[in-house]
Amino acid sequence: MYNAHQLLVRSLQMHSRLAREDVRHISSLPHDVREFQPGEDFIRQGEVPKVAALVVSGLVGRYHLLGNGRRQYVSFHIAGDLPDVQALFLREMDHSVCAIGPAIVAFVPHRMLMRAFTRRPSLGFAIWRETLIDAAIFREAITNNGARSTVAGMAHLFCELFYRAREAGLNDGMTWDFPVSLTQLGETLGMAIATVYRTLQELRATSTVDFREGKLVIKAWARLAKIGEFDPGYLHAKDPLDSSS
Amino acid sequence: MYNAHQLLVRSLQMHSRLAREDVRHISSLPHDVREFQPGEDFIRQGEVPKVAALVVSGLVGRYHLLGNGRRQYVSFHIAGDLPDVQALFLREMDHSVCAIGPAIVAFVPHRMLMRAFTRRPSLGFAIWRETLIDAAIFREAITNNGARSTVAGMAHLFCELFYRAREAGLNDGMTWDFPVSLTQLGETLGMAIATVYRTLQELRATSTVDFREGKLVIKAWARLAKIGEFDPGYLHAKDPLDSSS
DNA sequence: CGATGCTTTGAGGGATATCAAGAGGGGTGG
DNA sequence: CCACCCCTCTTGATATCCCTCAAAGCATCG
Repeated sequence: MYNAHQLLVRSLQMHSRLAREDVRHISSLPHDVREFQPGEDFIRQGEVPKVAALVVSGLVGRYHLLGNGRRQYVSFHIAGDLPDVQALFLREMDHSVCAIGPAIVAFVPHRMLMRAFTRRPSLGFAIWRETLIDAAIFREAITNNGARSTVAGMAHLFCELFYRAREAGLNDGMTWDFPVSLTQLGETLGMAIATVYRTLQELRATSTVDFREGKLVIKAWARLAKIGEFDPGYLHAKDPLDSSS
Repeated sequence: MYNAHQLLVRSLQMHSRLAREDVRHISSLPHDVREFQPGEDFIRQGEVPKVAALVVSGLVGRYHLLGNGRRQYVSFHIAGDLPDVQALFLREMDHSVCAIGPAIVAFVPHRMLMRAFTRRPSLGFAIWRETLIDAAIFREAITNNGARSTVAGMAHLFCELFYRAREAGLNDGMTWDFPVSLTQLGETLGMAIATVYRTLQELRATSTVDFREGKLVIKAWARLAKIGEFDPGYLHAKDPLDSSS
């Protein structure tokens, strides 16, 4: 699973049909691979990247930094994701990207991607679609932070991430490595840490899910999905997890 | 300003360079124009559109509908915006789109857009960029609902919309038509209506902005931007409003 | 002119932020 | 190898913000 090209192909095939020619172009993309420690930034708000990141393994997060030093995570990304492709077209980063757990990331020059898109429009469309799914994930996060209760919001986040990890084949049965701290969870869901903890307790009490020591364990998927009002449609993937299990 | 083609060209030129050939392709796009009353949906969650909407005039909003009937607006769109282009690549809508005030909307068949993209990749890139700016707007809304105070969140929303309207040349000096109800503002910012009203009063007290009867009046842009921590970088436009005014 | 929907305002209670402090674990340096 | 430190998790107490409920004022519209 450590071949960046294969990873990207598999990830795009989650939602898009790739022609053999597309795959060939992906396979010819040059890239550097680097490793990052938890908490380490690899792109900062305000920078103008010349390369696009592909998560090869581990977990990374995108976040806004506010005036008062407060942090708001806007999304998390797993192997196969492209957490900053938008910089291909937007130049200046409006947010930072950091490793959450230890992470391996491949960097592909923008020039090469653009060239591939021009030659293979269908490849560009696949990555465009990827960015559109990201946008759908953002929309869902708006709703999470605006309209859902703390319990539902947390349940929804757990569902989404578990589902995406499952899709990417990164789960160990019903458990998944999710190395965030409670503080980071709070910075994602807009809760104070004490509230995160109490909400977590409340969720544990439902026996649908457990999260501790960086491990997410799903115990009753269907009920958890119900609590979080999670409907995976917005992820636009082939369903890896039947809602009735 | 009622020519849909010109409108789209101008809107894309806000952030992208279009070749004469791109403009020609836009000008040849067939489209239907329809008018909608406030509150009227024109695309619903779950549908699979075959046409893409272009706002010609008025205001439209995208929103999630929750299980309990609650509504969460995720974004607003003005003349020149494409509030559902993502459906080109995502098939099923994960949200609905409705008119907020009276709105005129042009509909362009997906097929025609796709054909234009294949012939003119640069035109596709321009619209891709548009969707990426949308995503940046979503990210900002996550932060608004998660990390900012009620006052800052409302100020930020006002700044963003006023700024975008200004960009599009839709303002009358320092006032802009923004025909939302307080209820809808609440469904955008994740506040109860009483809180919306009190937050509004608080903002009025700063003499930086007023909003009543569907009109947004900016009285002190720089101070308002400061209250809302508004930095327009994420909109990726040529600056239509100097922050020192 | 009654009905409807939006705005305005008050009162009260509940949820969550804030503050505080202890427990546990892992790493570091003496 | 032990002691200390730091970081995260855990928990309690308190304060405050905001939601909910309620109702009146006002405009629009049939």
